[in-house]
Amino acid sequence: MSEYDFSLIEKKWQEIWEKAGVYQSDPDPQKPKYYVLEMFPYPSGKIHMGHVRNYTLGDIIARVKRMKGYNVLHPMGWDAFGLPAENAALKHGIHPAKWTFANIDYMKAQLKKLGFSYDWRREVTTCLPDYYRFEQKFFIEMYEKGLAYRHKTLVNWCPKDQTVLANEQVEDGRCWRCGTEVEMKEMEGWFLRITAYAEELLEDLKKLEGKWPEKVLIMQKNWIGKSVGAEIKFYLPDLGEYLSVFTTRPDTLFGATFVALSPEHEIAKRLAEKKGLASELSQFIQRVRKERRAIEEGLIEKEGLFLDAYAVHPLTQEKIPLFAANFVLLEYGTGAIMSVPAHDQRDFEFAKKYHLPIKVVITPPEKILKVEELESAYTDQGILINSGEFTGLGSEEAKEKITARLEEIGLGQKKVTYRLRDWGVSRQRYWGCPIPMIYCETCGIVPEKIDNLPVLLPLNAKIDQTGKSPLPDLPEFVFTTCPKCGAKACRETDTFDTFMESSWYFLRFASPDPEMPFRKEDVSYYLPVDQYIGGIEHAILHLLYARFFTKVLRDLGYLNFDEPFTRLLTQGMVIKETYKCLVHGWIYPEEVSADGLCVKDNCGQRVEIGKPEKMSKSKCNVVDPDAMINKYGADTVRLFIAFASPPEKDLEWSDHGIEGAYRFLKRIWNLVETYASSLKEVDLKEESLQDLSPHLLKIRRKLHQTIKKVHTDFDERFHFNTGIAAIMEFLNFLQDSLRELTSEDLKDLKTKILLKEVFIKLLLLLSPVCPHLCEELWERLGGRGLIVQANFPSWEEKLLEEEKFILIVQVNGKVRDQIEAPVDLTKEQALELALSSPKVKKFIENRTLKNIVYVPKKLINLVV
RNA sequence: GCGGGAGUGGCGGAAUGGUAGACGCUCCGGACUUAGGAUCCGGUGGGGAUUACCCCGUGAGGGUUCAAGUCCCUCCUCCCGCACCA
Repeated sequence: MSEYDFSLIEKKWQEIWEKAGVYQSDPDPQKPKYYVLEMFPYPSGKIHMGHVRNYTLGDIIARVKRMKGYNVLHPMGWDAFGLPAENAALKHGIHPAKWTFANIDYMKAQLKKLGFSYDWRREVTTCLPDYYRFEQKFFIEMYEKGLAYRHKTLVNWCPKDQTVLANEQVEDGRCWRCGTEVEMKEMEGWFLRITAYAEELLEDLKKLEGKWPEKVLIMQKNWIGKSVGAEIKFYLPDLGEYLSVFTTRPDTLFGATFVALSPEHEIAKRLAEKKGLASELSQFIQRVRKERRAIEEGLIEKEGLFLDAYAVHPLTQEKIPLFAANFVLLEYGTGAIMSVPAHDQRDFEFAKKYHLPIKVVITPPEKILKVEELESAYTDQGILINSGEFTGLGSEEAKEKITARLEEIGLGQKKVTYRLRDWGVSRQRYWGCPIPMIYCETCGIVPEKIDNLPVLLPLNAKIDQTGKSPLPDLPEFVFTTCPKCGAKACRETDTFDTFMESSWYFLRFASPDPEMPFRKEDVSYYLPVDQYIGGIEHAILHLLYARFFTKVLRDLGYLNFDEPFTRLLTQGMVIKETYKCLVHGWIYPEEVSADGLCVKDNCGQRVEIGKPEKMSKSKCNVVDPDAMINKYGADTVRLFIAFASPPEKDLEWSDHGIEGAYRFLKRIWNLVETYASSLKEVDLKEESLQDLSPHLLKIRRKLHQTIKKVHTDFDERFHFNTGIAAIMEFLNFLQDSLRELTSEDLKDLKTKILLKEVFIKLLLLLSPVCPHLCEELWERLGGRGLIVQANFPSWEEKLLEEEKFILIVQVNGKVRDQIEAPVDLTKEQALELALSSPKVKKFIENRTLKNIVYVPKKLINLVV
C-alpha cells in the first residue's frame, strides 16, 4: 500500500486533464448549459486566500453541474488595466505591461496548481488590444446614441493618484485605492448616461429577488435612490426669473419660510454678482468645498450666506429670504430647496441659528403641534394645518392636491429624482484603455473611425517620477488626423475607468472571436451567467455597471436579455486572528512565544490576541496559498476552505483546521488503498446488490442517504460545509462497519461488489471538492474513464427508507425515553410502547393523560 | 439616524416548529511504539449523583404551541452597508 503523495498525484492528473481538454466547453444546443463565473482577479502579483476561496467555491459548483450533465462554461481571465501597474513601474522601473504580464504568468500557474476546472482557451486579458478595441467600439456607439457625453463638472480628484474618481470610488472621503483624501476639482471628462437607465436598473432588481442576496439588492436600490416628489418654482423678483426646487414633501409647502441654494448654484452666483456679494460668495464656496467632508460628518454647523434677496412663495405670494447654504448639494435634485424648518431637521437647525420663522403646517392627529414646544422638527406625515384651502387634508392626499394646484398655475409638477449620478469614465492615467475620441479644430469632437480601431495604447511610454500620465507628452500618440475632415487633430489622452473592462468581460468569455466582440449565437447560448460568485465589496460598483452595460448593449442590438447574472453568491472574507505587542504593534504568529510573549527583538512584552480580521500584510495575519499547497496539497486546501464555513459567511483560517482536513484525506486514501487491489477487477453490477445481509444493507442504506444529502447540499443549497460533513460522517460509519467484517466476509463476492459501489460513489461525492485524490483512487479502484467526466451518483429512493426508527418518547415535551420501533407503528402501538417504558412510567404515574401527540416515524408526546 | 445580518460548548460551525450541539478543531485518557507533534480507539456543554439517574442550558425578558435555537412582542450586544439626497 502506498502513501498519499499529493504532489505527485496532483501534478500527474493536472497534466492528464489538460491534455485531454476535459474542461473545454463549446456551444451544444443538445445539452443544457450552465455558466458559472467567479469575479476575475486583478493581476496584482500572486493570489491570496480570498481568491482561493472564491475560485474553490466556483470550481465545486462547476464540477457538480458538469457531473449533473450540464455543458458547463467555467472561464478565467485578468482584469489587467489599473493603477498598481503604474505604481510598480514607478517603484521598480519596470514597464506596467511587463509587470502585468509577469504577474499573470505567475498567478495562472498558481491557479493551475489548485486544479480549477477552467477552459483556458477562453482566457480574457483586458489590457490586450484584442479585448479593448471592442470596448472602444461600444463607447463610440454609445456616443452616437447620446449615451456618452463630455461635460465639465466638479469631480472627485485624488491628488496622489493624479486622477478623477467616480462617486462610487470615494470611500469615507478618501480614494478607494490609495486612501488619500479626495479633493473637489472642476474638470472636463467623459460620462456615460447611466441615469437614463436608473428606472430600469431599479425596476429589474425585482427580477433578481430571491436569487441575489437581499443585502446587495438593497444596497443597489439605495444607491439608485429614487425619490418621488415635486419640482416647485419660486419667483425671484431680483432676477425676473424662477428658481426650481425639488421636494418629496409638497404637503409642507405652506411651512416654507426660506429658500436655500447650493453655493455653487448658478443663480446664487448671479444674485451675488448683482447684490455685490460676489467675493463673499466665492469665499464661502472655497470654504464649503474644503470642508465638505467635515460638513457631512456633522462636525461643522449648518451655515448660510444671506443673498439679500427674496423668493415669492407660489401659493401664498409671501416673500421669503434666499440663502446660499453649505448643506445643500448642487448635484442632487435642482441644487436648491424650499426650507420647512418645522418639518425638516436640517432646516430646523438652520432656522434656529439664523432666527428665521418656523411655521407648523403638519400635525399628528392626537395633539396639535405648537411652534413654542418644538425641540426638533416633526418629520412624520400627519394632518395639514395653516395651509389655506388644504388645511385638514392628510399628508398623502395633500401631496397630490398641492402638486395638482401648482401644475394648474404652471409653478410646479410631479417629479422623480434619483441619487444615481452619471458615470464619469475619464481617468488621467496611462495604463488603461485609450478613449477613442479626437478633437478637431473645425469639426470639434469626432469619434475615431470604427475601422481604425483599436486606438492602441503606446507601449513605448515611460512613467516618470511625477506619476503623471505620459500620454499627453507623446506626440506620435497625440497628433493624428480628423476622421471627418482630414485636418490635423489631437487625440483624447485620458483612458477609461477600469470598471469599463469588467462591465462586459463575461460576454467575451462566451465567445472570444477575433473579428467581433462576441458572436451573437454563442452569447445567446451561454448567457446570462447562471451563477456569479464574488466578494460583497462589488455589491454596488461593478455589479451596477455590468447591469447597465448589459442593458445598453441590448439596446444597441448586441444582446437579447436584460440582466447579466441570474444568481449571485457573495462569499465572505477569509479572516485570521491577529497578535499585537505593545511595543511592536501587529506581529507574526512566529513572533509569539509559547507562553504568549513577544519574541521580536527579545522584547518579552505580553501579546494580545486580537479578534480575527481580514488577512492583510499590515496585520501580519496573511496565510500564503502557495505555502499551504506545498505543505498539504491543493485538495486539502480546497477541502478545508469548503468545509470551514458556509460560503456567504466569513471563514476563519485555522492552522489546526487544515490539519484536520488533511487527516481526513489521508484516512480516505488509506481506506480505499487497503481494498483497491482486491476490488479493482470486481465488476460492479448493481443488480447483484439485492438480498444483502442486514449488516451490508445498513452500509448501503447509509451510502444512499449520504448521496442524497450531498446532492442537496452541493447542488441545491451550496452548503458545502454540511455536505462534506455528511461525507465525513459516512466515512466514520463505514470504518466502524468494516471493522465488523471478518476476512471470510471480505472474500464474498457480494461483499466485494458492495464495497466497490461504496468506494466508487464515495469518491464521486468527494470529487468536486478534491478532484486529484479522487481521480487517483478512482483509477486504482478500476473506475471507468475519468472521474472528472463521470456522472453524479444516483440514489435509490426506496433504499432511504428504514425499517425501524427510534421513537422519541416525550412527556410534556421533554424527552424521557428512546425506543426502537418499526416504521409503520400506529399511534396506538406507539402509546402502548411508551407506557411500557419504566422511564416514562415514572413521569406519568399519579397523573392523568390529557393529550397524545404522535408524529409518525419521529416521536410521541404525552401531555399529563 | 436609516437599512441589512448575526448572537448556540473552549473554538469553527449543525439542526423543513419535533432527540440542541451533526461534522471538524482543541483538550483529556488509552493502544501501538525506542520515540512521537504519526496512526488508531474512547471521552469531551454546565451542575449534581458517579453503572445506564436527574436538573439546567441556544444574548435577556415575555408570549404562541402538545412541543420553540427556530414563530410573535420588548430589550441588549456585535458586525456590515448608507448617511445633510431635501
